[in-house]
Amino acid sequence: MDSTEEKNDSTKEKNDNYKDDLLLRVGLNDNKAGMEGLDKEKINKIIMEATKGSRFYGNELKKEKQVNQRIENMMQQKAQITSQQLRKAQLQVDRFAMELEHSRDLSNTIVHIDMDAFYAAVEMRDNPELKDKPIAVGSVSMLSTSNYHARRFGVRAAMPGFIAKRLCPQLIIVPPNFDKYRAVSREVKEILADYDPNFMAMSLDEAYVNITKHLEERQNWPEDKRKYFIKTGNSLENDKPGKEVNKLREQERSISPLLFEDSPPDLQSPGNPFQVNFEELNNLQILQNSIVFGTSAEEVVKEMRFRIEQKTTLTASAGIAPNTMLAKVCSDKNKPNGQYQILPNRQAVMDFIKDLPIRKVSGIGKVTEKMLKALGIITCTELYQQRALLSLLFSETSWHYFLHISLGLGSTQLARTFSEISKAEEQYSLCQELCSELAQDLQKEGLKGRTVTIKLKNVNFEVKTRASTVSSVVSTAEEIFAIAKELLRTEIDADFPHPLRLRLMGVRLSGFPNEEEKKCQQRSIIGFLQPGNQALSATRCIPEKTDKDQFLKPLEMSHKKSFFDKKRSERNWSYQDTFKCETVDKQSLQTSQFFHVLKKRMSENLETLENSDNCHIFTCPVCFREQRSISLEAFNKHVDACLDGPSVSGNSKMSSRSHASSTEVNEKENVHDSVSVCEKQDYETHQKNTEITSVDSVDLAETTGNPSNTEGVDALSNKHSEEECSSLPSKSFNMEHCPQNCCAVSLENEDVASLGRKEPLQPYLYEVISDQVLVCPVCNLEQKTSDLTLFNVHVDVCLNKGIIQELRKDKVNPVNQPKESTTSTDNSGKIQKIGTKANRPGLMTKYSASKKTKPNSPKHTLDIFFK
DNA sequence: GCGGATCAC
DNA sequence: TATGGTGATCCGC
Repeated sequence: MDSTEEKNDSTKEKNDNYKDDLLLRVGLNDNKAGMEGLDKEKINKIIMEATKGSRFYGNELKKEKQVNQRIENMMQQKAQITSQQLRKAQLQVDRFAMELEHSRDLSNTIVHIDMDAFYAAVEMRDNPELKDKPIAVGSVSMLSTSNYHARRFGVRAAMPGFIAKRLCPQLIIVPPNFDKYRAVSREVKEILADYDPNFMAMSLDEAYVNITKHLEERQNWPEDKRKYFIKTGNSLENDKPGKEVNKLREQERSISPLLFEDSPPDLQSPGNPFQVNFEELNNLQILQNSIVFGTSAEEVVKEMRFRIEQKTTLTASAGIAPNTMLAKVCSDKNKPNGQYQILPNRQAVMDFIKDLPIRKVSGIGKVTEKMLKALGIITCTELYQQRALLSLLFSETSWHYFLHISLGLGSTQLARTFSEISKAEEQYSLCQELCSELAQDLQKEGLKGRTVTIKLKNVNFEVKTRASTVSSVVSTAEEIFAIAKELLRTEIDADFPHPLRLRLMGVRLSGFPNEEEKKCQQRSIIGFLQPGNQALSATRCIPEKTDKDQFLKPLEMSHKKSFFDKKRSERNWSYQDTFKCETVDKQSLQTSQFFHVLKKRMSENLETLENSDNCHIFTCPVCFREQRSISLEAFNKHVDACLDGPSVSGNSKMSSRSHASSTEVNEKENVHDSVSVCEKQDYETHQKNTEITSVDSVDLAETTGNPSNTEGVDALSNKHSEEECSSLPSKSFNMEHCPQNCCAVSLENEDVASLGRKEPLQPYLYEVISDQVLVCPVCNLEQKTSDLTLFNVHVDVCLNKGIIQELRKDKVNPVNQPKESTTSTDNSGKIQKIGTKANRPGLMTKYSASKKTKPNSPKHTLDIFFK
């Protein structure tokens, strides 16, 4: 609702001290206080007087201190970052940025519709006495929204009513009437559904509409289909409380066709292209009673807004853009009662983004704004310029998110909704369908789990999740459904005799047992040897192409790893899961107990393996030789020997080769293959939203082989091939066909020198990367050559020399501040990824699967959601 | 796993 | 006098 607009307004200014923060928080706006209201100083004063000394104030101060502490930590970490680290990060981030750029999708037309001051507008509409008076909807303790009149006095959403009253004694506070708002909202949604049956309602007054398809069809529509009759003038005034407002009165008025003609888009904004207030229209000399809208996106949205106003007598603002993130920002641009479009070309997007304050972006809140401001970042341009630094200071989720924003990227698809399902039979049936889909995906990923969760969202958008854990793993549709059915039945019974009125259902499986993990852990444990599985990591984000704006699994990477290794792994193993190693490493590497932990970890794994009936063949994670039918003790000894032996130091070579293998394999396709489940959205009957962001048992990402033992790798690879991947072309790596996703180890004799040999990064966006200085991440020496191939060779050679020592020495995690006498990481300098998927439409789609990052707990869930 | 922090409405 | 309620995610513990 309009609280968003108010909040955005309220934070246009950046203030460091609490007082200003508070004033901003409660919604003061420097330029809204006009002659009729109060000036800014007065408003501030009143708010402070009402606030100071209160418990609330004390708590605000406390919270502010915490944030300041976080910022301080962050600045300390920043101070420790070396220029070399920054350069490395730059390369890494830029490569990722390039990939994002390649995946940019401008083919969708997303509209964000936002009703103006919704609750207040409804109240005013239904009670003309309130018109021209300052009103707010809410209570003495909290206001939901206020009308524009009241805003001139500094009265805003999320402000306590008693303070608002002090600001504006004549303020009328209307208690909310949600039933009424819901009814109006439904009317609006009915209109939106005409343009996109799968539109995504974010709340009663906000929705995203993907009009891409509608636009296509519309091109061939005759005028008749784009013609609307105009309701009589003065309807706003004529509508009395309780009066039916939706009757279309056929009075003979018309609109100047010029106002609505298709116009060159670049003629639109930044002014309001649609400043047509229908009240004003009524004053025009209108000769006809109908209006024909054009076929452009702009016209479609004008039509939508026209229809909304005709039907509800309420105005809406809208943003039109190639993705949700941008559309949302756009809808704020010409509010109230306006619209704004970003044309679907890169330049237009970049121009728009250029000076955009990051705070305008959904998902960047007060705290993030403040933290970034401490780094000198206020606009999106600055966000982009500091990308390397951000990647070192923030979690991968966060900096990926930032990068998306600074590139003007966001979701291009909306989560799907289905129309209400109230019949129990249909609900069971849908549930069963979901279970089948889930089972297929599980099979594809080779997963079984013990916890089945259903998620239900009713027509009022209330969400419930109910879970049940069983003693043994399940994976088939029947098994899952048996459990899910009971959960659903409980919910249906609970509401009896009323039906469950659902608009979303989801089924999730989690609690993947250790066998799955261990299998892979066994093979991947050597990944610990890889420089830098710990600490900082980079999430692999599947760029939005079809529906996948969701982050896929984090791919652990380290700033300590060779840039090229990182790149290789990033590119090749985007879909692999190495975090299992990672969490442990955070501790282990920091205490330099590398091998100790490695061994410990292995024995833990092996203990589990011991309990597993089907695991009698051990593959040494160091030499990669299979150890058949030996006792655990013997195997441990073997591993110890391997670890203590000289072979370890060479593992990186294999690493290079391993990474090499699929670098040249069309990685995008691989990624898409692996997430193909995410694309199953087109269902005739129920639109579904299937998302999988995690793949369990995928640990080989950083697996390295013993360089002196290539056949070890080959052996494993072959074994793998035979067992699981026989159908795969030798050089292609298709996750979909490899349940364990460990086929990645099957390496071909790819030319190592061709690794990472992509073109040097192109100058990008606002910043030109001039003369790259290639610094070997291992020896830290600058390499004269600018030839990436030669440089790679150097790095590989370097790695072969003393990777372990380097690994320790070079291990720097700017983010993690060592805590005194503890091995845990201190992430106070990080920020978590902020906002929810639902709330950050710019980047995420809804209900992507979650993944935990604890080594010994279920790490993945596999979700299937229909929305 | 849970709770705190953050964000959005 | 007095500063919401809920849902969602990330992250550290």
